[in-house]
Amino acid sequence: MSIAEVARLAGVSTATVSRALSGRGHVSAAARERVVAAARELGYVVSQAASSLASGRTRNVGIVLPFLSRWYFTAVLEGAQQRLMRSGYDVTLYNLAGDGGERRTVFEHFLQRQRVDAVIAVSLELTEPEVTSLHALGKPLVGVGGPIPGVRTLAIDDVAVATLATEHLIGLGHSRIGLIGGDVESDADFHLPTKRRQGWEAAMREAGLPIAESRVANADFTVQGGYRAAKQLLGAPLRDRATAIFAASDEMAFGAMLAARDLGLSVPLDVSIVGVDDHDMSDFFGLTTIAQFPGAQGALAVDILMAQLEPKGDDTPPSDTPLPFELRVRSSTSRPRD
Amino acid sequence: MSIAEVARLAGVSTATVSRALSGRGHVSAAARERVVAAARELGYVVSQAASSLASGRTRNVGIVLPFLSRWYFTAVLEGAQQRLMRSGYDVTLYNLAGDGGERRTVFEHFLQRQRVDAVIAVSLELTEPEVTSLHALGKPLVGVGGPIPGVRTLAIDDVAVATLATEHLIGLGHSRIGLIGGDVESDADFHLPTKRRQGWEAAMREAGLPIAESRVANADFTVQGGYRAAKQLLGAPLRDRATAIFAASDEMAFGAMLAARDLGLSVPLDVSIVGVDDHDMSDFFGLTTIAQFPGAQGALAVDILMAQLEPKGDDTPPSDTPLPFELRVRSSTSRPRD
DNA sequence: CTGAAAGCGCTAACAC
DNA sequence: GTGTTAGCGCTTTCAG
Repeated sequence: MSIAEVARLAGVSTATVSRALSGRGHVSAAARERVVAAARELGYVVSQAASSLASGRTRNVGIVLPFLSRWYFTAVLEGAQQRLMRSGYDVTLYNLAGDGGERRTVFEHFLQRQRVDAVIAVSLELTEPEVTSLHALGKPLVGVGGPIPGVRTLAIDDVAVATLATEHLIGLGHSRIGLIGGDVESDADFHLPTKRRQGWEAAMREAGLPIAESRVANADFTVQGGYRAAKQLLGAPLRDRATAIFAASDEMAFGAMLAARDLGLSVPLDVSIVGVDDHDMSDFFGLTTIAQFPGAQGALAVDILMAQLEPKGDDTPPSDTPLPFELRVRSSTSRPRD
Repeated sequence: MSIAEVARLAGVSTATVSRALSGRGHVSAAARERVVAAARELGYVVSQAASSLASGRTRNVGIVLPFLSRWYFTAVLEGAQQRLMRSGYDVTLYNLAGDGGERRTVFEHFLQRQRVDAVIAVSLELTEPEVTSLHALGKPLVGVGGPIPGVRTLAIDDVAVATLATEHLIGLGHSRIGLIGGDVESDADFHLPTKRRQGWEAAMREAGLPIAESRVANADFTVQGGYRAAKQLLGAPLRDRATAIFAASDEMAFGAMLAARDLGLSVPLDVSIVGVDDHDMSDFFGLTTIAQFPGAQGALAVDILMAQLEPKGDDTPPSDTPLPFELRVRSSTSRPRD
């Protein structure tokens, strides 16, 4: 069942069928109807390959991400995927997780195959050659959650987020505020550890509070990592121990809450804890956090691409407003005990 | 840079280039070398669209799954994706999460576009029309983790898994063993709630232990759900209260552990808990569980497809052995207190 | 083992 | 608004 059969059944030319089905070019309402009816009757669906070869458009976008095991990534992916599907686009997943060979292959081969109209890069700190090869594609490219040189990127203001979280704690009366940040390895990929630390420092400085290296412990954005880091922090002598902790992600904050409990400390009475993300489970844990909206970020990335891929006259281009984030106060934070 | 330019530079015909680069058909070593060199020099990469149109092969497989928010799904996806990438295949992700319109669209449109050579369906209980439409594709199809009528499916023996978990508890001396199973909604999609319940019942019956409806609470496979269900179970009067709980997934088991703690009960002294999966975080929580290996399951699904897509003479077809699972005893189970 | 050439199924000028 | 037609860039007979 090729386009020719549909054309025959509908009594029009293949060109008209193509136009009617793709929505490009003008077709009379009558013709369109006959074509659509014929197509349905025959169960006709365009061959992507033929269409792509002829038009240069694939109706497929690539999403590249470092791995799938963090909530943030899958949330972005899910948001982007749903939006793309609604526009009739497929998504090809390029997961960089693995030994590293994957990463080279993706950039050198997979993305070059002209199988995508655009790419979304999630939380990737790309190397120089990687950026080059992406640009060489000549395809629209947008980053989410991580800065890519020379590329439009959607990301919350990580410094401001961290500042807000810290100020929340300061506002409650805390002055010994610890930080569970990201370790160097994570920094290579996301860059946000540094920024979130800066935000914490800024808030502390602003409030005239000391920035003690002993109140900083870094981890890898996992629950386990957060647990270990928190134990470290909370093991300090009482006079010196943090009464509050800002964790750079909710997953690490969960770990910190568990660590506190295991030490017999009450959250929030003995130690207040704030995270970042508003993870699926944060409400369950009663975790105070700074919500960002990864699903919406993914969807927005798609909107931006779509505006370039399928320009519509009256479509206002997605505005360039900073991405929203929002303090959500729950039961993991309170005034310090004293 | 089309194949013609490579041919010119290498001093051969386009046919030879095609053969040399795709590995199909015979080419002299010398010619192959010149072609490869020329291709690299020009930075040539085949156009997928043209190749697909001409050959009917897309080097792309579709992975359909119900959503991304459960660990099991992303683990299968990650395993499958890595294996596919190694074979030079792309993966197109069809995520059914959403209001349900998604689901119809995926089966009626996306999968019909001839963009995939095969599909992997993860934990999907497909409807009759869905199965039909999948078969109509005429493409290899394998299921992972969920039964699809008339389709090769990779899944552990869920009954046996549940029996093993329950027997572990019985072996430790427990007799009042509760079950956190899956609710009806989950059953529609995964079907495994029923089986895991059957396994629990079988072990209980075998040991001559009573199967009390009051010891069963169902949930939705989330941590929150497990928490709620466990509170229900553990709220029973002491003489009647379960001394052990089998949860049908690790995520629910985590919830149960947290619930026990919140009730002031010690795990494992007051209540032992076993899960299923060996989730990323199970080791961290000290959760005794039945490990399955979703990454390996995804990879195996790919092997099966590959055997059909690219038959190699001496390649032994992936054997049809039952999938492995394995009891991992950690610190969430022990003899009952008495 | 290699080359010539006929498509694969669609889209996009270009005429009408 | 609609039809004609020339490709899109590759693979694959079929000869040689």
